[in-house]
Amino acid sequence: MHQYYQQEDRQLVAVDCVIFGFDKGLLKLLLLKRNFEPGLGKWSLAGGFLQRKESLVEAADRVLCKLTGLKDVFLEQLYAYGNPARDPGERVVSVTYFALLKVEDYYKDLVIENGAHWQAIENIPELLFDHGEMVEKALCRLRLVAKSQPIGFELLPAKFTLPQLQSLYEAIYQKELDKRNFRKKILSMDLLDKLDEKDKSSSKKGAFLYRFNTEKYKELVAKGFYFSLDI
Amino acid sequence: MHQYYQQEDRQLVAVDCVIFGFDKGLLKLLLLKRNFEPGLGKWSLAGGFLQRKESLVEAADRVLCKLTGLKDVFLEQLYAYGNPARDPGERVVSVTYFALLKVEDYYKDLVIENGAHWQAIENIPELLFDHGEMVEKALCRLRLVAKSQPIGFELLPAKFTLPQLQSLYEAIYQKELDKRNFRKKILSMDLLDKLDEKDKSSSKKGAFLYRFNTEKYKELVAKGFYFSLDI
DNA sequence: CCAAAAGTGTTGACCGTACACCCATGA
DNA sequence: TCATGGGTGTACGGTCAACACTTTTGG
Repeated sequence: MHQYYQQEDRQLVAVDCVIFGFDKGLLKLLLLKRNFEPGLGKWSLAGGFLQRKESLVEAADRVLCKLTGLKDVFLEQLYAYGNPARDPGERVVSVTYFALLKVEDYYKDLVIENGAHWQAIENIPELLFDHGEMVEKALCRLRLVAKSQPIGFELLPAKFTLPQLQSLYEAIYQKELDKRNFRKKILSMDLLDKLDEKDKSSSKKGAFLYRFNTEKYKELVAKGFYFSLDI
Repeated sequence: MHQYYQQEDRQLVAVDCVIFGFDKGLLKLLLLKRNFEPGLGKWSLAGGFLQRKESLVEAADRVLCKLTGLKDVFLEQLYAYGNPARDPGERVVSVTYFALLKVEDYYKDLVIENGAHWQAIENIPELLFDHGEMVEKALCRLRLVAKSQPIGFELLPAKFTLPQLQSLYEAIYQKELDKRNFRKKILSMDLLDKLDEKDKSSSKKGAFLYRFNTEKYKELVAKGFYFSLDI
């Protein structure tokens, strides 16, 4: 390969992942204790350096997989941070991705093994470098995306109840929603299949379980359908 | 400064600018003929490499200024492209920015001096590398942003008529809009000051000139006001 | 039998859209 | 005087938000 651009500066490029999970009615963020300098001991996002032969999203996948063992998560690029002083160790350009995970039980162990921790978003500690800013932007994006895509289903188990789904949206928007209006909107999308089972873990009466119909969703998206879950 | 990250790969980082202008009722894109390999002779966006001591947006400002002589333009980060094969010369991560310019006359000369060219967006030629993809994404963003911000004013002279403003929005959305509804929406924002002058360059009757009230706009934004120009 | 959560409809307000005619003036 | 583009108002339909009571059942 020719060296066309020989005289130009080369930089470290990193990816940092803002990973949201939903557990027991709380929206949570995955944080790690940094175990090297600079910034040793601080809470930080899951990050790593871009390698020569991988794309940005591949790097994000690799970092995420290393940390949680998971592949095939909803992963979206957020923003590139390039302030020359943002990392005091060396100039690093960082591209952030955000991901939504179901916080399932086997997961928690995996995450704890890796020294990671799920922190409720109402109560995020001070973070490494500009990671706090990254989280702010990710929350804005999450709210925006949740409006135009039925995104909630990435954060819930395959079968879920409408009250569970509602409390997820309430966690994302940090406000209470009207039960009747919420159901009307969600069901009018016609993307949920009602099952014959009930979940009785949170009430005596029990709530019907639903399943997201991925085929219908793909079909509609292919037709250019645009969702607007104005909540 | 310590070398904390010594063993990591370093990469070329570029910025590419998607620059829109509005001229004679047409939305246009600024393109350059590439004058070096790889890709010599192809139409491309205005781009350059990130230097060690500047931030990403400073690099975009520098590139834009070098090309057009202008500072203080509306400049927003779009997306980072990191496919390892996107530039056949060497692996380059590119961060795109988009900018909106008033295409004023002294500009055209400047742009032509630099070998650049304003091309109507309905008729963009094949572009270098993944620049076509970048332009697609920028158009989507432009439409999105135009909905939530009175962005049009960046693309028009300080004094403009409502028919001019409307034809700009028609160019952005590529569809005709109803005159009465458009006026109603725009004027209901209460951000335009009607002047006593008329512009008679495009009709005998003449159209009243308006000026965008930046102070009112800043005030409203500071109060957290959210515009939704659903057009 | 009662506490606690699930489930269910209607109304009014607002907003977006569709639509047609008069006005001012330079040529 | 007429052709051209500028300017104006109303009525309909759909969507969002507010709101209260009944149902089920385990304890």
